[in-house]
Amino acid sequence: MRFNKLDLNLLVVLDALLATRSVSRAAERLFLSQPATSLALGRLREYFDDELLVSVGKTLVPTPLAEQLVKPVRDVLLQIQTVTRARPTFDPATATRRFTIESSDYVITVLLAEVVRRAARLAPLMQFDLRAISPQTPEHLDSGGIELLIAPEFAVVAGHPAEPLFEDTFSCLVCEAHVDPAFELSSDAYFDAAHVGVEWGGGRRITYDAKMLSRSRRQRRQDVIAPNFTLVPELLVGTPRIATLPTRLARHMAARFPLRVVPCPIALPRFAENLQWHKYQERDPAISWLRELLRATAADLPALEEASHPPRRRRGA
DNA sequence: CCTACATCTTAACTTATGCC
DNA sequence: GGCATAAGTTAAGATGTAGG
Repeated sequence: MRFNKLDLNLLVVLDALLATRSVSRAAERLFLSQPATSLALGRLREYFDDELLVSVGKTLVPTPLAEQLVKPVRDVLLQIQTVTRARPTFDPATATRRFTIESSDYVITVLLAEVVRRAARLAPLMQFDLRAISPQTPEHLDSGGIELLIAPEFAVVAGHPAEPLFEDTFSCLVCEAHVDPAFELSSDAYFDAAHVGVEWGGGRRITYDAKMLSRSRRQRRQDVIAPNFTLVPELLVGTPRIATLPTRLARHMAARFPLRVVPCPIALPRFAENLQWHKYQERDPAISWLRELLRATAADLPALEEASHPPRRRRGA
């Protein structure tokens, strides 16, 4: 089949070649033999009248034209996928799709665990691949490698639709054994204490709350950095350390470990976790259904206000 | 400088498909 | 049915790198 004299199958090969920068690995990905892929590259070279990939030592390096083609080719294939995969009717009860969602483990804990529980009832054959946000997350979304991304404002990927999913505030979490029942955290005590930080976004050495705290001039001493939120309780229990965490997560942990949630003595902004999807998958009924499930689950999250600011002991009230 | 290894290219042959 | 063409496979050759 030809489209303007181009065999469209060659675009699939080109996409794999540009992604892998290797004939052998592209062949593997395409379930073709390596020679067949090499021949396809030959035909692509003839069509574009360009070497596309040139051998530099052991690797293949894309020419400037090939560099220019990477994104448009990927986009075109994604659009084709959307058109061909879309079904006018989407039936969750029989749908067998697998969705890949990237988010922090905080979002998995407070939201996605419940989303997956609900999905198991509504769409028993649906599968979920939950992954951690990483420095490659923008490429993952761009290339269609993931269906959804849930991220705070500063990690939202430009060029794709996004909407706020739920809000949260920051609270502090301390070991119950190290505080008396009337304990209130003062600002001075906060800055004097040792803190547990959470490295956020895979190797970026940025702690989540530090992003929010950056406007404060005072420095905290983070004597432990955890690789994810889930490990924070292990690093708090039995120590005088403090962790500054999203309130919903802090409450979740306080319900499972001997930990207490206390109001944060410094003003940290309220923040939102945002839902993102690929611009070409806007109309994919399965993804629309999943987005709706996420919205509904987020809407059912317990209200923040009442418990986040525990009733102040007002005299005479 | 040679060898081992990985990877790309080429040649020869096979298989599938479309057309008369 | 028979041919032409396209596209795949296997096998062998060519090329480049790393390491002794």
